[in-house]
Amino acid sequence: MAKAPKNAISPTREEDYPEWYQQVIKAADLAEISPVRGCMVIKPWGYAIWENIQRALDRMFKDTGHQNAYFPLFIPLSYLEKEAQHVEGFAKECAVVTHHRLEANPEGGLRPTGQLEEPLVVRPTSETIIGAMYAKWVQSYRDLPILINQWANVVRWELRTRMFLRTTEFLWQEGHTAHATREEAVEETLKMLDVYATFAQDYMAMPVIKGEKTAGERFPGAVNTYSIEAMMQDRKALQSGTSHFLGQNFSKAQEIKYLSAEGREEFCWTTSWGVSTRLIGGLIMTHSDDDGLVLPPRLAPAHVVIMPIFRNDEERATVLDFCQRLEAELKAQSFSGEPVRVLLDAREMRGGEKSWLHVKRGVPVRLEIGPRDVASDAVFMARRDRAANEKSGVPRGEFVANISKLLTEIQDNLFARARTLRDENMRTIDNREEFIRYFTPKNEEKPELHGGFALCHYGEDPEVAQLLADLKVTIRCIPLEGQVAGGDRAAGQCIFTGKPSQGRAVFAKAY
RNA sequence: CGGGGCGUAGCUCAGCCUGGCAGAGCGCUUGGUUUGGGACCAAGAGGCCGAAGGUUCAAAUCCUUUCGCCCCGACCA
Repeated sequence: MAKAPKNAISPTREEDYPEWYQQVIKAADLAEISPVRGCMVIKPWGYAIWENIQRALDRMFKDTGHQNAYFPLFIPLSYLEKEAQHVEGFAKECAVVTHHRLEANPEGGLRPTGQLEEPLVVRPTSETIIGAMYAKWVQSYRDLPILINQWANVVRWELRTRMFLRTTEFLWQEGHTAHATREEAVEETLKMLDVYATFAQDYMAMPVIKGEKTAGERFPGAVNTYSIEAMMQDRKALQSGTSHFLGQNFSKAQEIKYLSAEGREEFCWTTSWGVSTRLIGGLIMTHSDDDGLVLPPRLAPAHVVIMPIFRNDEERATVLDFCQRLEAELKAQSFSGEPVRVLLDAREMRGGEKSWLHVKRGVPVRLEIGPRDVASDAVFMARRDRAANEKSGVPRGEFVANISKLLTEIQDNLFARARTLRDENMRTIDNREEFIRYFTPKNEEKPELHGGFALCHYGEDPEVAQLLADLKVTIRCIPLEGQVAGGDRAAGQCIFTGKPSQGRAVFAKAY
C-alpha cells in the first residue's frame, strides 16, 4: 500500500502560504484559471458557495427594504468623465469597447470594424450609469429614497491577479441608494456596513472589524468609505466589504435632484456598497487547513456527505437502502432555517480516495456507512473541524436528531477559532521601534507569516507614509466605536511624529 | 511598463548545453487481484515539442523573428 502524504495539501500553510492557497482552490475544485488573461472559471462547487452567499445576503437586503434591478454592462465614456475623482480612480483599469463588428482580414482571421462614435466602458462599477437613471427617476421628495441593489459582473483591468481575491472580471453585488437628507444617507451607509459585518460573522464565521477608511484609501468620489476588515491565517488583512457615503458628489455631477416639500430644488445624497466573490477568497483563507477547504456549514453546498461502503452486490443493496433512508431523514431536518443539504456519493470509487476528496472540498460532516453500521443501526462520522482521521460511531437516530446542533457547533467552533487567531495577532503598539519590529519578517525563509493587526495612534504625515510603504503596511481602517479593545476613540500621540491623535487605527499588511 | 522565468501528452515536467525513432510520473480506458480507507499488477489510448522563417543530409534541440503565459515590482475590491 502506498504511503499517504501527511497532509492533503502541499505545500502547507507554513511552508508557502500563497501557493497553499492556490492548491486548496485546485483540490477543492472551486475554480481554475481560464484561457482569458486574469479571468477565472468558477466551477460548480465554488459557484454553489457563491449562490449560498447570494441567497443569504439577498434576503438581508430585502429585509432592509431594498429591491433588485439590473443596469447595463456598458457605460458611455462620457458618463465616467462626470465625477472628477471617480474617473481618476478607475481610468487606469478600464476595458473599453471601441468597435461593434468583425470582418475577415486578408490573412484569414478576423479584425474589428465599425468603430463606435463614443467608446463604451465595460463597467468597473455602476455609480455613473445608475446615477444617470436615478436623475430621471427622481423628481420629488416623494420619490425618495431609492433603495436598489444589483447582482452583476464588473471588469477592472488589474495588472496582477489572484483567484477570487483579484481577477479582471468578478461577480459582486452593488447597492446604490439615493436619499433626501444627509442623515438618512449616512444611516444607510452604516446600516449596510452592519449587514456585511453580520453576514461575515454569522454566515462566513469570519470575524471582522468595522471601520472607516482614511482619505487615501477612500473610494474614488466618496465622502466617506467604510469597510469590514478580516484577518487571514497569514495575519494579512482582507478588505471584505465596503460601504460608501457619496455625499452629493455624484448627485451634483449627474444632476440627481428633487423638489423638497418646501418647494426647493435639492440634490440627493447617495450611497453605494458592495461585496464580491472575493468573499470566497476570505472564506478559504480564514478556515482552511493543510487538508484543504474547510467550509462553515451555513455556506457549505453540502452539509453532510454519505459514503456507502460495500464489497459485493448483496452488501450494496442493503447499504444503499440504508443510506437512502438516512438521506431522506436528514433532508427532513432543518438547519439555519433551511433543509439540511445531503449528498449521497455512491460513485464507484475507492473509499479512501472518496473520503479524502470530500475532506479537500470542505464538507462539514462525512458519514461512512458500511455493513457493520447497517447492522448496528449507526453511522460512522467525521467532522471537518477536527482531524481527518478522527472518526466515531454514533447511533443513527441520535445523529439525525442532533444534526442541526452538530452543524451549529461546527459553525460556532470555526468562528471561535478564527476569532482566537485574530485576537492573538492583534495588539496595541505605542512606539515606532516596536511597530517596525512587528512588521519586519524575522524568518527570511518564511516571510509570509508574521505581523498581524497593530492598533496605533498616528497622524497624517509624508514621512509616515513612506515608512509604511517601505514596510508594505497600510492603514486598514479607523475602527468604529466598540469594535476592538484598545481601538476606541481616545486621544493620544502619533507613534511616529508625536503629534496629537484622535484615536487608534488598524495597521496591517493587506491583500 | 521595468526585472526574471517558462511554452514538449489532460496535468506536472525530463530531454535542449553536445542536432540522429518524442519520453517519465500522475490522470484516463480495459482486464485482473484487492477492498472500513488517498491500492496493486497487466495491457492500452493519448503529441504539428507555442507559431513563422532560417542553418543542416537531419531540428523539440542551433540562429532570427513573433505570440502567449507565469513569477517579482509599480497599480488595486
